[in-house]
Amino acid sequence: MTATGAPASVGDGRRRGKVTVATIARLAGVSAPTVSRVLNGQAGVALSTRRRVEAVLHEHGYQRGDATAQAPLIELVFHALDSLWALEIIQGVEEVARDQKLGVVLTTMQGRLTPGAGWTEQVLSRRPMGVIAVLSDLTAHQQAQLATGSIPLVTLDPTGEPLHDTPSVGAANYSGALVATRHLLELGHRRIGMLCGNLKWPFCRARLDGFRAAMDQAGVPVEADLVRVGPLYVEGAARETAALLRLPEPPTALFATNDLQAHGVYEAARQAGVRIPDDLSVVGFDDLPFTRWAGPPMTTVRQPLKRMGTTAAAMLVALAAGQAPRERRVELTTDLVVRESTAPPPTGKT
Amino acid sequence: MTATGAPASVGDGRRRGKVTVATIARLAGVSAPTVSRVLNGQAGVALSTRRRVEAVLHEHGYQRGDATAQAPLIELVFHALDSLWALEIIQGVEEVARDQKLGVVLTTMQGRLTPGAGWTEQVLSRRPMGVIAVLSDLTAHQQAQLATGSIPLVTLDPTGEPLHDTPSVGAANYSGALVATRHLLELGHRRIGMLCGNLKWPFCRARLDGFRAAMDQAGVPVEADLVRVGPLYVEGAARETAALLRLPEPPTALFATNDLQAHGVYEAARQAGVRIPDDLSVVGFDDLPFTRWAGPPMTTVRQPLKRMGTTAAAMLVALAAGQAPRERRVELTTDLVVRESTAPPPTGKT
DNA sequence: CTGAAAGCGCTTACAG
DNA sequence: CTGAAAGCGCTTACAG
Repeated sequence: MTATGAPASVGDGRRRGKVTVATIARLAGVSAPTVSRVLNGQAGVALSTRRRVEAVLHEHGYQRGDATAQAPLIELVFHALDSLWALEIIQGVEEVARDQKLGVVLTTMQGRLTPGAGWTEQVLSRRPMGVIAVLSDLTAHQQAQLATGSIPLVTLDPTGEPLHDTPSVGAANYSGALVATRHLLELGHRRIGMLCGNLKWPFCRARLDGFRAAMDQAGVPVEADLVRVGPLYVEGAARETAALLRLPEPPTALFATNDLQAHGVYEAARQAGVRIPDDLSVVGFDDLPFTRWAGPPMTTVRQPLKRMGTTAAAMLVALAAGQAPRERRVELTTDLVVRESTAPPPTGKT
Repeated sequence: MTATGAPASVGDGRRRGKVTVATIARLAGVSAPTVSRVLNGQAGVALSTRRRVEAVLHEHGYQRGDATAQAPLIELVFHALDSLWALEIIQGVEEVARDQKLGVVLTTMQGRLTPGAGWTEQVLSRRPMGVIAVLSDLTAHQQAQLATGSIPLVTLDPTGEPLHDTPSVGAANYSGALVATRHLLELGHRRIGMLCGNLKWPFCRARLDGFRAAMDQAGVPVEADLVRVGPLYVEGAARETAALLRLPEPPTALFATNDLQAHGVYEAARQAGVRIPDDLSVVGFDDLPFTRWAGPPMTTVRQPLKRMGTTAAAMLVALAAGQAPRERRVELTTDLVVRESTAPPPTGKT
């Protein structure tokens, strides 16, 4: 025991002398075999006893046996693994892991927003140093289970409420969208449309809000018809764009929530014989590598994805070392990268 | 002990009764503490003793203590993590891992061909079910260390010699290249160039050989000037293409070793004012998602990347269960996907 | 449902 | 460099 009188919190406990089954048994007023049963989820323990033991276990951050320290592992959970977007984040996490001699266990949730049933059990049995959840959130129960195992959690672009005190990392989505929209306004565009993602996701919502703010500041009304919500992929965005281009008064510029959607805009424009940027300006978001090689090279908002990965991993390492996070929410800056997909609107169309 | 008289091989041993430190000690004619010292790499064991103990350890596929079984983990090692190519393979591995309730530990080697120093130690201490090495190879020593730990290895697109008996998975590179080249020949092209990757890598070599075979069969000479070797990325390929287009007699078609290189061709063509496919036909290899959205959509050879991942993982699971692999080398078929980047050569240029 | 006792697998500390 | 002995942390099998 140290001299600090601070209340037990996730991440400490592990720092003190070795906590064994015997310790827990003594503190909970039961025998070692009973603690063992609780740990292994075996039947034959009264519910009240089980609860008491679990409480003590949690409070002291018990870690299994000879492997007193956790395994040198970071759990990295992705909503889906379907874009270069994910790859850059992984690279960032890998970089920190390499430095710290940690392994990275990668899990995909196949598009679900929350890890499946067996997941928490697997993670608990691996005893990782911590968990990073990308574009996903754990249920309250899952969070509690991690906390019981003293396993810290960091989210990256969380999808749920800015919930609890879970530390999170993201990019300056609002100001990125604001700058992108201003760029279009400065070129002279007025009929500007936006392709949105799921507005329940904070980062999608922030990008729409940034768009709206720029339009409002410029005194240009946002036309409801020109704002469409759809998945963050190429195909859906192409369909929405095709519909927008068939409007009696089509937009002269589109801002997409990510580069994949912006590619859908390219695709629809090509099929409709609409030239970019002559007839239609397009701005994406992310700055994935292929945007540079698109025809024409895409104007987009750069998100420091790799750095978001290193930042999340570094936060996790700090939490695991028992440090309180400096801030609960870190937002890295975004930059507008102007290439060749944006130009003044066609004359007579402003 | 079972009744089978088969010689011990990687992957068995683990199936029989529990092999403990005591067992090993008895068989090696030493005490348990000595075995323990060897296992933990501690000094103070005579070299000859150490060797003897290691031999017995290896022969019986010793697995640590209470965790008699290995950890439910697949180690997935990548040469680099810089393309959607990697992502699809990861997805395949993840799929099998999910089914088998295994975790996937991902490691990148930052472009090196062989994992760094600490890597084997980390892997050994994690006791994974097996290792998949993608576009990379382990040193002989690393392979021996894995074998000592009874950890099977599968390679995917191996970069070294078709070496040892290490089971490997790949695609039908040779016939894919053959079909792609034939497609260009059938369109009427004669001045066909090829962008190669590092020819020490079997898959790059096979693609060049397939190209050559198709040209030979058609009785069309391969012009040395039109075959260029470079990295498998966009930028270098763009430079090579720019040089090719400046030739007095530029090629009318180019076959690239992968889609990233083919994108480099697009880029160079765009900057030189050369139209695809009117002035120049292009064929890629891989069929990554973005090829569909390129301007124009790219003709390319589809590689079943995800299925390569599932195949490698399934082989590993079988090996870990003590089964001998059905075949040492599995090649999945490739298909030519004809889109809009190929057309007959410009008239007067055949 | 619970614990005292025995047991297991490994490691540590000591003696030679 | 090596082993007999003690010890550690956990689990199993039994008794109540």
